[in-house]
Amino acid sequence: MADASVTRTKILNACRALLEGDAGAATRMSDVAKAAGVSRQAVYLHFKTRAELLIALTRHIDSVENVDDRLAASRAATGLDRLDAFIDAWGGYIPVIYPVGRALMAMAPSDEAARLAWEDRMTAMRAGCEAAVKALETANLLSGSVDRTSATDMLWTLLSVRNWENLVQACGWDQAQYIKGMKALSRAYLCDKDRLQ
Amino acid sequence: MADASVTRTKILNACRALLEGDAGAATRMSDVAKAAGVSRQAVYLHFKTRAELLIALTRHIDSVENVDDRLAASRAATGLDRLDAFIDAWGGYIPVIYPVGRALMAMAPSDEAARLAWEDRMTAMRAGCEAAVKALETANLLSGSVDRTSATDMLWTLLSVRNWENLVQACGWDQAQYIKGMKALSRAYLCDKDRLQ
DNA sequence: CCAGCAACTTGACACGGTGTCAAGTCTATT
DNA sequence: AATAGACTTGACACCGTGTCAAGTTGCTGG
Repeated sequence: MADASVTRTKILNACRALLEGDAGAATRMSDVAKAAGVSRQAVYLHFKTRAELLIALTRHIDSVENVDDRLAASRAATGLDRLDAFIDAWGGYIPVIYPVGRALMAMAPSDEAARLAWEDRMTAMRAGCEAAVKALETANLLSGSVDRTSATDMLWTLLSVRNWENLVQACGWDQAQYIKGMKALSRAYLCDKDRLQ
Repeated sequence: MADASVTRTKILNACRALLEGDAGAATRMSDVAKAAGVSRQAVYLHFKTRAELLIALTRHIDSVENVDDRLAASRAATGLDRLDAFIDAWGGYIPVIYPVGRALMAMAPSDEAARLAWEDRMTAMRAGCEAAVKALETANLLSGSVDRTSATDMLWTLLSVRNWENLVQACGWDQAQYIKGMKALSRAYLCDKDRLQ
């Protein structure tokens, strides 16, 4: 089996499984190698550093899970529907990337590459927030007491992975509760009550 | 100078200063020792582990900054005032513990002691959220669409250090903006609009 | 058929940070 | 002058990441 891409995929899948398992973010390179059935050095042959492996894994998950398709739905909607659709799409995606995200976030304070990679993803997600805010504004639903930028900042913060983690992991909410709660929360903050419905 | 408590305090102050400085959460035991003008082993004489040093520092900061006094004010208020007072007190405290908190949060995934210590603090803070929610309930201001537990979960999440970090550090909000935004946000989610004022 | 290349293995090692240990120094107190 | 407590010095073990050099295996093209 001299097929590099097969080995690469085995490593990525093994890594993903471990991150979703008990070891979680503490998963080491040697654990990944063992689980993938290759030597530790083989892992380094494919990924120069641990950060690079995790970053490659986020991309791998994106393509396996069809992220683009998920988010496309929200782009079609307008007004309040757009906010809801975006929360459905992004909120449903969080549990999928969470295991890798957690590992990346954990190493971010000490690893520049990891920090930048995660920051990039979050910046991309922010664009979705901004678009949702704009849709509300266009529909004349945005509350008069917030400007577009701070509305985006706030929505971006509310929909952060850490808040999902807090509600779902720490408080024990289920996914449906989380989605419902976030929709109610965002709406309560962003929308002008008098103009709703 | 054979006074152990003086050295202990020097170490704590040096550690605090470093955590607030450029190195931030990456501050090492040897950095602390150097800054305190003491050998690395002297630090270990006073604090068995890095986690223990950071935990001791949180208590030290609490006593220096009179945390109890700060939070006492909020306990006197009722109804909506109580929510505002709590947000003022806790929100004003976040920037103070943030540097140590960040270091503790950074090591939490790999250090059980650090994780538990931080979790404890957050649990204590949750009690304040619960009391604020109860005060709203008593004043008949709590929205009918949330039960007391999920209201507490949500408020606790909204007022998390990570959200402060996101808004103030990442988005560049100033402290006053943060406090104002959190008050508006909590109120919008928790309170029944029709019964306000 | 075999030369050569690419993928992978094996085992050793450097580095950085935490935490430990043992022996020594300094100083205030009795 | 002896003792005890606080601190220093320097060495070392451990762990995980990342590197290096020398092998092995297996496919492929001349």
